Amino acid sequence: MADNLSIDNFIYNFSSRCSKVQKKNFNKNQIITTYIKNRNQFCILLDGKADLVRYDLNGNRTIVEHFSKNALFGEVFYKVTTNNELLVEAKSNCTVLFYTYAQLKEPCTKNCPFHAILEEYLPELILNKITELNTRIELLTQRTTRDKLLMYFSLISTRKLSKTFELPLSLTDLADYLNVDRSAMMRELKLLKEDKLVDKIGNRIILLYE
Amino acid sequence: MADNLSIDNFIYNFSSRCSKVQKKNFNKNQIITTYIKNRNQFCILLDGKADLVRYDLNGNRTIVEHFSKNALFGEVFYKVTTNNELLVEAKSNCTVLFYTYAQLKEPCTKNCPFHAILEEYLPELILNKITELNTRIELLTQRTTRDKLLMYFSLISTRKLSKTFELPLSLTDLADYLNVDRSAMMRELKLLKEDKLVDKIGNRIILLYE
DNA sequence: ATATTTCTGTTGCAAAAGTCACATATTATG
DNA sequence: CATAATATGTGACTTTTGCAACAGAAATAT
Repeated sequence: MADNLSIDNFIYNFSSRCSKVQKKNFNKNQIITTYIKNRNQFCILLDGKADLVRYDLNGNRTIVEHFSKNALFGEVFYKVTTNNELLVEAKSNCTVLFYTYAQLKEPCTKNCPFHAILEEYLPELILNKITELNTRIELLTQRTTRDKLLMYFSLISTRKLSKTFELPLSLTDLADYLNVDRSAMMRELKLLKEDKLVDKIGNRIILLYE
Repeated sequence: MADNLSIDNFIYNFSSRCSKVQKKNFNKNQIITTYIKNRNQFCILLDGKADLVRYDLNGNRTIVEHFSKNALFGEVFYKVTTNNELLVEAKSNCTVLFYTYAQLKEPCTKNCPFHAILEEYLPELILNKITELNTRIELLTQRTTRDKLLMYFSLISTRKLSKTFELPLSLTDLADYLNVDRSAMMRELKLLKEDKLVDKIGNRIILLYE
């Protein structure tokens, strides 16, 4: 999604040429950051996959957002209330750029090439983010588990240009992403198979309709 | 939400000074726009209240987003698929600015004061929008109808700085906004009353906890 | 290579949510 | 002001979803 060909690796390549920037690497499963009230972090995922995850008081886990290359995240985009714990977890090895919103807006040195690149590409990245959030909302506003699954499959299928694909998430994560109980989701998957709408071999999905 | 004091009426006042802009007025309940694939409309709600609404094949209505003063909307922010019909409906008399994304980025005339104002305030408006979308996702990812209601009430309560408030939506609209069945929501409201967590007199809500 | 942890798949049961149908209240409209 | 249209409120019933518990498969760590 966020890895857009026109932006390509510009951001990655130029990021080292800004003095103010903090660049860090993370291993799979490490916590990249937790959202903190009144801080105003602005992060760019230069490489890898990561999830914004919320744990509620009942122990339910929700995958709030999924980030891939060039995704933007941080408290700048989020109204943090104290009730919920929000973590960004690396799903693969990740490289992340840390800014504050202030640092981003102020020109850092007179001719920072990275700030120039950012100024050019940021609007595109931000529009991508908004589009993804709207897609996420559309997914979450599907009324039934079945509809959520079918819409999710359709999104992946469109992205992969194929009616057959490996799920990019584990089934456990998928349930947390669709905001449904895992075993209820498994049951619905079985019903989808029985109704010959979807075939499923392990984590490989085959869409049978149309 | 989007009506931010620092931005105030600048956008409204300066909008008449751009030659490229299209400004239109709408009456309550009129349709402001429908989202169309491959068009790339970019709109600013200068005044009034409006909803982005989706109707699905089963006749379910979902209020996808709620817009108030200075909110941004249009296909620029949305991946439109043909499956769903997306309408922006005026909930009160509205004034709306219509742009395309191209018009917005190209400087219109040499010294258009409106483009200057936009360039200054757009980042703030866009961050507002993202924050609102994230709040919306947090609301939709509440697991139960009760949790959705309590979170929604808490949001309004914080915004109004009061534990007592009139709902800014009809109960019918609230159900469509929370993505739950209206009668099921009414039942849950009654249970919240019985549990003495919330009191409710018509569309006036009184939070009883804390 | 073996142990340990995590993930997948499945079930019976309980709880929550949706459906339908209708009465009443409230708000628009001619 | 009368009437129509829309919104609120409620109850009986059905369906969907969540919960808890467990077994086997797969992945990870030792």
